Amino acid sequence: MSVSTVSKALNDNGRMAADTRERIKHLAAEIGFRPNALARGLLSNRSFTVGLLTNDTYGRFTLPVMAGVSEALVDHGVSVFLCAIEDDPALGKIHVDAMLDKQVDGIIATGKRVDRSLPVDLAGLPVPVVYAFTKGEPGSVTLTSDDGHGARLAVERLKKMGRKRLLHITGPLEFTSAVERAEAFRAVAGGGAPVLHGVWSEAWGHEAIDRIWIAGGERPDGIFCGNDQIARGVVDALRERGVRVPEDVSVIGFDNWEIMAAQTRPPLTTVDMNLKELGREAGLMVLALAEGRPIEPGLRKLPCRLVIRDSC
Amino acid sequence: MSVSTVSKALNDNGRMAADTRERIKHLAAEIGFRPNALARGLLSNRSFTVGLLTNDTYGRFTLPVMAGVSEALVDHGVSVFLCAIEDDPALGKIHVDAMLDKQVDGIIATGKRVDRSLPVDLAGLPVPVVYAFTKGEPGSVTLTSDDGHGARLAVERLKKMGRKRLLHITGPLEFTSAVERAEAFRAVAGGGAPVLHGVWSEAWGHEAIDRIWIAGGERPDGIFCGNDQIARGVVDALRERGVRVPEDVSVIGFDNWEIMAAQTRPPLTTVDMNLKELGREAGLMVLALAEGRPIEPGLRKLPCRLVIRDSC
DNA sequence: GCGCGTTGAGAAAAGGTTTTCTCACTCGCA
DNA sequence: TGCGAGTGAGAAAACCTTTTCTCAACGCGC
Repeated sequence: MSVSTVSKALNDNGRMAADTRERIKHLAAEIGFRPNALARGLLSNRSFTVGLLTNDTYGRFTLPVMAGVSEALVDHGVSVFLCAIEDDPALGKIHVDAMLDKQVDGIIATGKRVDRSLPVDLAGLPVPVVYAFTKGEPGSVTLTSDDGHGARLAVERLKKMGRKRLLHITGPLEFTSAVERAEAFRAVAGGGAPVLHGVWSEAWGHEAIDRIWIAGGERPDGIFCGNDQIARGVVDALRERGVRVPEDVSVIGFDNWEIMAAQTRPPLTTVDMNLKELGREAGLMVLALAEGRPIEPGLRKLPCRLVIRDSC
Repeated sequence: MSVSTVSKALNDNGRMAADTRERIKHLAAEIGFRPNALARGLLSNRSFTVGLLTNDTYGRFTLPVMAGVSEALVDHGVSVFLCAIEDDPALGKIHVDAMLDKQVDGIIATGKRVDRSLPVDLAGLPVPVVYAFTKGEPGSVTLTSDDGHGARLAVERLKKMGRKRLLHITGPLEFTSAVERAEAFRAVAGGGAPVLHGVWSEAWGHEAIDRIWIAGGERPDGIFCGNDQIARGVVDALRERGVRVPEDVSVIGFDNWEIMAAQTRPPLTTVDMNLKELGREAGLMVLALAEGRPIEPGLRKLPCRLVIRDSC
């Protein structure tokens, strides 16, 4: 029984008697034969491996993205190298070099904010690169969540609940996502609707509410928050002031960060960016590129989804 | 210039004229030559790759462990496959098979609780396995945090702050970590010190405080919580009742889950399980095993660390 | 001057798989 | 019976490195 015959049998390749093929397959299964992926990759120039590069070590963004990538690729026999590079260019280079040495079929770059690049240059690499939830090179394949869409979903929901005096409390102006969400908020809520920019923290949500209630002007009855942490601060501050959520004021957050949104009292209605889906798409795209199938370059924005809980 | 000469030059192997070696190295650097790790692995039977298996997709435990593993191994040129298998045995088998096909040098299993195994059998694999923060087979190499030690650190701190009436609010009795922490709590605080078991949530922390304050018996002045979520619920409930933290009551949490502990008002003093360090150790151990260096099997418990913030 | 020892470089094999090519055998048809 | 077509199986090359072995040349000492 020659090596080549076995190989052909197992891969349904070449001409051979059906029973020989069956016999070989049966025997192979019996002794638990597993082809060596290294040898296979050496020949085919495919390692069935992709690298996932992130600077969001502890973040809640990368994790769902990773899960999606892994889920999409496992069906194609592709495994994922995870490389957390913090914000260290040297570490980034080391990891990219290691991935190239290991002949990854492609690289997916992801991060913690969509308007910053990773601290490592991925242009001109000999393998395809897809950017997911991080800033890509011009002319690259990039996937992002559609922040404007998410914000519109939220504001439309507030209006549908009959809320008239809408307010947006969000993060710093340096963040593109804050700006895009705020623009969509104004577009739907009306140009005069107030927007408060601060930091992405619970404390800021608290402070914003304190400020408004102390100022004593017109008080909002519908608040759209830039993320779930701010929303939590808002909800807590309202409760402490005796304002009922959602009876007196409806609140909607952003991120659907489960552990935060579900533990808030009441649980938060919030916008989910579908990051897992984003990861899945990114995985399929890098796979397509690796297999030589063309992917139109450019920025793709994936729609968001409103998760209804009790705060609105 | 033959292939073998180049190989020897680049690996500082074999006999050759020093200037030839230098010239080759220089040239190689110039054209950016990088040896193919697949071919190298085929020959050496080392892929410089390890698999990290986890069922804690979204968890805060796996992430620091991963970071530690990756950090320890990158120095040795080893990359990490991350495989999130949820609790699906079929998915687990697929990922393990994929890792074996890719000739990983070893596997690290990790998870979300130390007293449950992954839904996949890793015994009898042809590669070394290290268990980190998950239950290992008998006779395996297993690393865990020392819950008892962490609890002692916390209680000793409470006592040092002059607290006399200590209380422990923690998770369900089915969790070994809850039991071990409770035992250590009783050992240091005194056998009669009360322990309340509930679930691992903010709501439970809240409820426990409500219950005690309503009951109207002796009230605690030092509370050690089983995790940071419970601690947060406790701190919030105390504040809502007008009890000052840390002036009237000191509170200590467990996990040092940054985003939760730091955002609590006041920020939580809490026990850190040093999971990153645990991951680093696991990485070095699996590497040692892969290289044939022996590692004494058995359960190793790594010490915890108290992170002082404002709540105590 | 010759031989031996040393030094430097290249040839060859090995690692496991896939693919193409070749060859032998069989069967059918003339 | 002989020839051609078709079928099945194996041989060989290729992928890229590393390592061991071989061989040639040179220098030094006797």
